[in-house]
Amino acid sequence: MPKSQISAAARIHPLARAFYARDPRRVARELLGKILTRQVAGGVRLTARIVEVEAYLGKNDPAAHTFGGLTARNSVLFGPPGHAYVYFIYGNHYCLNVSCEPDGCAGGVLFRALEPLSGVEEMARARGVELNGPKDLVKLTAGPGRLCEALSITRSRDNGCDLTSAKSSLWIGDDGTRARGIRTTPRIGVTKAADKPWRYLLNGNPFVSRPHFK
DNA sequence: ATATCGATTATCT
DNA sequence: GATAATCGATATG
Repeated sequence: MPKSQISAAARIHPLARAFYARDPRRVARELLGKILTRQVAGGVRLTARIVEVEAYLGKNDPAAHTFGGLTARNSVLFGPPGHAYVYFIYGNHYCLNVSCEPDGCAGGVLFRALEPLSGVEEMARARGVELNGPKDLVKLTAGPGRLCEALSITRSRDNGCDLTSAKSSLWIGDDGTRARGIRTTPRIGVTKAADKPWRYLLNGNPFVSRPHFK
């Protein structure tokens, strides 16, 4: 195989801001198969493929954190697209979103599950998980709270982070992989607008948080 | 395999 | 003072 193809497949390039300046449902669908990268101290790079996301609309979506308007917590979602919105939930967990739509509009996409690609040992340490076999890998990043813990994502560290720059410690890139078998279901854990099918996942991927949805 | 429940706190009413 | 875009443990079939 030509050398150029090898390096092309390995190279991850950041998604441009324009990618996020659209309807969150479109962004969510197209984020499947992309790569979330966490650069940690010591030059270690943690990477994981996005396999499950949910869209939250900037308008007319009662399940969205922005439904009631601008607050201190949700202000990043009202800002320019491509930035991290991190919130704390249930007294225990952080969840990661990326802001969508143009500046002033408040849509976003929640990251629900990732497939670990590199830095698995670091993720296991952050999660407090002992790795004894391939089956333990799903405990690392299958779930919005879990993936944040695996990548050490917190509100104080990462809220507002620019996810379009490879210079950021957290950013999103494309390695050329084409997502296949996209499925939609209602969103998990929401009590309002529970009928809207705005959860997107890679059908059959073992790292999805809830593969068997009723 | 599915159901239920407790933990724990930032945020908003 | 109530709620929440969750997780892990426990119970039961």
